[in-house]
Amino acid sequence: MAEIDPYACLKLENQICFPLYACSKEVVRKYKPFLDELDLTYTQYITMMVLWDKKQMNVKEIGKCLYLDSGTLTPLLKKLESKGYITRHRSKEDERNLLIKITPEGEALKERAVAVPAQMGKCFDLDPKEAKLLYDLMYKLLDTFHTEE
Amino acid sequence: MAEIDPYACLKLENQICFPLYACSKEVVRKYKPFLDELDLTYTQYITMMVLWDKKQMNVKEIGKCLYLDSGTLTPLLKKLESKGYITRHRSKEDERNLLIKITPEGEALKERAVAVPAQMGKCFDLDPKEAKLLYDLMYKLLDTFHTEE
DNA sequence: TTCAATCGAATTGTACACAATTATTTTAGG
DNA sequence: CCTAAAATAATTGTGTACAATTCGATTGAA
Repeated sequence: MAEIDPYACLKLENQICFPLYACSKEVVRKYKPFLDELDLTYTQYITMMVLWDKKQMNVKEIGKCLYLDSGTLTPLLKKLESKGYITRHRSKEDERNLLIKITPEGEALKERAVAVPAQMGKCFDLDPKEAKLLYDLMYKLLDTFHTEE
Repeated sequence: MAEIDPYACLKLENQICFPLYACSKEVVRKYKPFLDELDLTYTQYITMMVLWDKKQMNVKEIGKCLYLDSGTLTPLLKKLESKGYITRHRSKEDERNLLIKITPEGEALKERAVAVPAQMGKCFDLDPKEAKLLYDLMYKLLDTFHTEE
């Protein structure tokens, strides 16, 4: 009969979070060659994604969509501004709000960006059922974390 | 009949990678209060995990386990050394290898660390079947990424 | 009305994460 | 034996992440 290891839970192969953490990093690495063509990092890419959808938002709203805070977004948005893809202006109605607006150049980038999801899809060896499963599991966890406090 | 949006693939809610990225970050954030008690960051914690298992490794081997390179590990290992949990010495047989050894203090930390997985488990609203599913999906993806090139 | 509480963004400080480069050591081919 | 190639860490530079703090603007209760 096998001895029970009281520290088995501390082995990397028994962890559920570690493969999640590692997988996330590897996925972002996979994006790199495709995003390099657009001169975007992964975080800049998903930021553009919310702006392609909404056209105008403040920093707080973007942060809520992406689970990021102003400490991450402020320098990132300045970068996107310097590339000419967005503008940053204070709201007239409430000076606390910094309005982020997409520019025509930012809109144009969308044309080239549509290629990325297709290219990434080829790197994923998941059938539609598995992909849906993964998607639902991730959002279930995100919801749990969000509603807990 | 609904119009087909050629840019639908660029919407955040149609992305499979984004919830993975967001979930990974949120999980690491969940660890923080528990790891703060051990004065460890998440990356330091998983590094200790491989050393609790193997006692002695070089930087390359640790990096292979954790999917990290020396640019990340070198400063992190110096930090763990300064905390007294590991030692860093060049191998006598091959001076290129930096041998990382766990100290008695590092071993002792294991006693307090066993509490962490149990505490984290309570934050996860997944039944065993879902957890297994997630685990297998993550390793399937990691394997794909690894064997592709 | 007024001022304390709140809010949104920016800043600061610490810690990854990784590509690219460098330095040192070892190995192997001629 | 000697030198070119390979291997291993460390370093450098850029870009996140996030907690904590600060700052200015706004709001709401006395």
